[in-house]
Amino acid sequence: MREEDSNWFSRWEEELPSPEELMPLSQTLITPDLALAFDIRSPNNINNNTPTQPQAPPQSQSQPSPSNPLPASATTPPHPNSAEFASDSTELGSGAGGEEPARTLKRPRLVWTPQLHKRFVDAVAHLGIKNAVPKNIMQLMSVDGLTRENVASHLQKYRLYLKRMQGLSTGSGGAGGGGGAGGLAATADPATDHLFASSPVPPHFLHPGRPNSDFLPFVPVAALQHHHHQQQQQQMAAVAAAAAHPQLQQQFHRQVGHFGSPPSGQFEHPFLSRQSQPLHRMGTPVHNSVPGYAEDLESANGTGGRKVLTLFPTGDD
DNA sequence: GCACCAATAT
DNA sequence: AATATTGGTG
Repeated sequence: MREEDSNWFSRWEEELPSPEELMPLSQTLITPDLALAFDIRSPNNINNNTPTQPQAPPQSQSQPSPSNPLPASATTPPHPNSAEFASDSTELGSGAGGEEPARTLKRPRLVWTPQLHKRFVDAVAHLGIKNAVPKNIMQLMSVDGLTRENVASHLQKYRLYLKRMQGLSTGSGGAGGGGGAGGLAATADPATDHLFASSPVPPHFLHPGRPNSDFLPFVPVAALQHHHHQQQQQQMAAVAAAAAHPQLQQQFHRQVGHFGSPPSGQFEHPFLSRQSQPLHRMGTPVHNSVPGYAEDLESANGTGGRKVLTLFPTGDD
């Protein structure tokens, strides 16, 4: 199926994720050491949320990145939102006291915040079903620290979600269930898909049977990222979450699922993360409000033995 | 060998 | 339940 790409080129930029919807997010998956360096303190204090707009320490990412060709956008210094992470060495009983683990470290589970997911959806939407494959999505998202596997995993689930939606709304019949209604929010069943319901699903997603406007055979962005460091698997990921909009008041709530880690407060600095696109552009629209999200996530991390550290913005207005 | 996807594991 | 990891395949 070749689509007429005669003019896709001229339109690509229009279709690209540049607009307000995409940018307002600041993507930041920062490395553990960085996070630690910032302020990961005893779990005691984790709740010290600053009442006043917490402007993360301007410690932006100065990385020895050999190549960081990103054209800086003039007006927007990348706000390094404070995102943080936890890392830790799992159980490991044997020995190694904690000091060489750098090599065998596993990254904490990535937490898909509504923001991240939004970015994901937008990327997929702009890529078109055909090209929406993990690698492309990952590149378009330009979220630092995000791996292809992260995206692939999420994509898999997202596809299931879409299928489910299709089945319910198209069949008209009812499916017995419940109520669907569709189309819009009405996530009748709360427990069905928390995250997915948080971002609007582009219409054409639901009926792939009709090639609508899906083109963009290629992904222009991030083509510059070439490195042979594929081993970055050991890096840890962090979750980004804070969108800093001066206009709205936001609160950062940070949760640390810290668990075993060395109480000594020491850490090592394994790798660095790369930077991604310095997007800018503030937006107008903020139509995404999910009531009580933050609290919900709480249960996700927590306890148990998991080590998930996540920080998310309370998107409530 | 890489990337995708579906299945499976944690 | 949400992510990660693995296995089969193009």
